[in-house]
Amino acid sequence: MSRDSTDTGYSPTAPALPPAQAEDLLEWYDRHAREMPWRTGPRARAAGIRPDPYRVWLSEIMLQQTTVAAVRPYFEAFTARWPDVTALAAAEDAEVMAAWAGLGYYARARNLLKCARAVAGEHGGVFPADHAALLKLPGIGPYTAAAVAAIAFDIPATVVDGNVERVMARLHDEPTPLPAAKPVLTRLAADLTPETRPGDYAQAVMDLGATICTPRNPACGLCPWRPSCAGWHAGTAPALPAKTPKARKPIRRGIAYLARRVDGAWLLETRPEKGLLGGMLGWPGSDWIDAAAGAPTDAPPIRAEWKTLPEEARHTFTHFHLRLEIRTALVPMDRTPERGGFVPLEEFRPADLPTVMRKAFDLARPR
DNA sequence: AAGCCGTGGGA
DNA sequence: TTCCCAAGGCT
Repeated sequence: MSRDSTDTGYSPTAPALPPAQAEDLLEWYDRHAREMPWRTGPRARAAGIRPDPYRVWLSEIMLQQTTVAAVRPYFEAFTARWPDVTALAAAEDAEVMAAWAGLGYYARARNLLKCARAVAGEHGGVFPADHAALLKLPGIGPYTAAAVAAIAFDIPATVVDGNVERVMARLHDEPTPLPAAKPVLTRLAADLTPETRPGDYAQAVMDLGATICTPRNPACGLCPWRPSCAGWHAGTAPALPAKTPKARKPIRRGIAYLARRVDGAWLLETRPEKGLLGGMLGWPGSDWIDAAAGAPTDAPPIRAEWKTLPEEARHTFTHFHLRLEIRTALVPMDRTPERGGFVPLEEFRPADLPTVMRKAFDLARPR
């Protein structure tokens, strides 16, 4: 037993011999591992090919709360433009934020740069092959430290993400709702982690959760762990894990001002580093206030004849729905904005904007 | 230590 | 339409 395993998932006293369950899963993984751009498959790994820690780290940051399909093109673009951690560390902040635009959770991009610069400056451009050292780096928490340690360095660390929580809850028929059940599920996962092939095992558990032990309609008939699954025997598996209900999202309203100068330049501003869409480019606008609290305050960034579009932009964030009124204006060359700055037409790429700002642009763009 | 922080796809 | 969900971390 890994009696002294911690919440970080690192399990220094895992069993010397993998339990039969781990072997069953690895055997399944050898036949069903999915191809991904950042992955060294079980055959290559068995042939001694090691994954590149930079690519493992980059993919794991991108995959936080984000689907494989959404990550794929961003991963390709980042690795083509910045092939190693030293190159990324040397990039401009605005370049990286623009390249991340559309992927969401923009604090990840800010921490990505901080982490790359820490690795370049304090670790000689080499990711530390050490769970505790990884955990200290910006943007690397318990899950990512364990994932990089296991996948990149074959350290027997236990990864616990949403997939693993679901698999463990079903395997052990654990009725406690999340997030309260997290410590219990972490311990159960640590107790299964083998000493051999920890990198393949980590990916195998997550693949199992992503392809077989899915949130809805799990394919129990194809599952290598079905014989030992308490949730399957009890018939409770599809309903697990239990979760405490979430509050409904409130509606907020705001106004965005899209000013186009007669030479085609657009008036934009860089948002503050902290908070919603921190560090990203956006349209100047009002605060976004709860719809029940009244109407947003008119706050045009430049003197102009503003026209309100008939259609508002709608967007849903993690914790609220936004309805954004769009106002547009065409302004002469000699007028100075009170907020933001004009970006010349040839330098402006809508793809550099976070999605809500791009939606506003799509409604306002000249046709 | 709960609340904050995006997005797109599927049911 | 609405809600849920995804390879979480930070404060």
